[in-house]
Amino acid sequence: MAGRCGQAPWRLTQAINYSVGIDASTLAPAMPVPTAPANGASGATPASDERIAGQLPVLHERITGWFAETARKLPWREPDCSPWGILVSEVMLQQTPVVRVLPVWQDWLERWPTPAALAREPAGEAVRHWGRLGYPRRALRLHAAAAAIVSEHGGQVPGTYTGLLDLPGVGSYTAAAVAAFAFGRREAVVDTNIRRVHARLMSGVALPAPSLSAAEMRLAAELLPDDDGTSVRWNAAVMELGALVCTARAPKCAACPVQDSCAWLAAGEPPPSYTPKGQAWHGTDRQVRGALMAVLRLADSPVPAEMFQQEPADLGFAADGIGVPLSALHRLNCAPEQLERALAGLLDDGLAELRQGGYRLPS
DNA sequence: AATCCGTGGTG
DNA sequence: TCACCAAGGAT
Repeated sequence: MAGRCGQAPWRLTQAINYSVGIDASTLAPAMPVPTAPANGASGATPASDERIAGQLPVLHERITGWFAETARKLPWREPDCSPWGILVSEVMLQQTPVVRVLPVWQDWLERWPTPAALAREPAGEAVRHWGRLGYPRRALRLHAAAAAIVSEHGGQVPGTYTGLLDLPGVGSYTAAAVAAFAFGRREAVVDTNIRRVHARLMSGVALPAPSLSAAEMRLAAELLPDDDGTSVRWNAAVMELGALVCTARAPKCAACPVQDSCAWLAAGEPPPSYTPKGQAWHGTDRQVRGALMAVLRLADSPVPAEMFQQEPADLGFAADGIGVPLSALHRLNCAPEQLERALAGLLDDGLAELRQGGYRLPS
């Protein structure tokens, strides 16, 4: 029964119940603080270094111990959560905070408890029930992934990294995360939280480089505990540490279980060596797409193109339930060609297919 | 490699 | 207020 693994030793709940007694008296003596790299720009310090290898067991114990005491209770971490539930959570969590995912995940899993259940629905229903999670193409890809799971894997979520990687919307992070968290595999899971923890703790820099490097993947692989079960808990624990303590903006170093080993703290918290590029929004096509999506999600009948261009009050049917998003769209006052471009983009991405006949092309 | 793709909370 | 930011992926 691949879907149920309540007694599986890798499950994170086991880690939470597993008390390691993290009080100071049981810890190894304070580790020597690693020398911060002279050059703060580099990515990964070679972890094959004796100095780092020697303190790995202590890092493992402290961070997994902290996790056992502190981890948030999340439904996709429950021992009876299916691989499908974990896959859905991982896709929803891409670039999206936990608190916003929770209610949508609950709705999805109740509505579509298996890949087959989702696959037999029109793709538009997946997008509609995506709600306002953002990046709605993820819903489309999750629907396509469900179809692939049914047609190519007998309805069971594949349990290997490469099998997962072949699914639409599943990249290197999600494939590793599902292989680890749903199937107990030893994988180097590298997300933005883990990258930031590694950057500070091991490399002594404030932030990881803008794009994931091969050196970072090597470092993550070398930090990974040898034991399967421990490696799964380590991945989850480092991610949680990055989410709750070693945060991007205002890190809570006083609450960090490895503060005395942190290369960045030892170096005096040097500032980032670059300034992150913000994501443009106001006045962009993305903003128009978002406004269009809001209209389409709420419409339960075809939406003529004129509706997008006309004052909702002039249409005479603002009471049909989409008056508010139509007003929001109109308030953007975007150029007609930008509106056309956004519409065309939605069509290219298959995102207008909210429901059969739910959207009509501009003619 | 650099860009694009949504949304809402927050320092 | 406003830019940054969040369990990335695809091209």
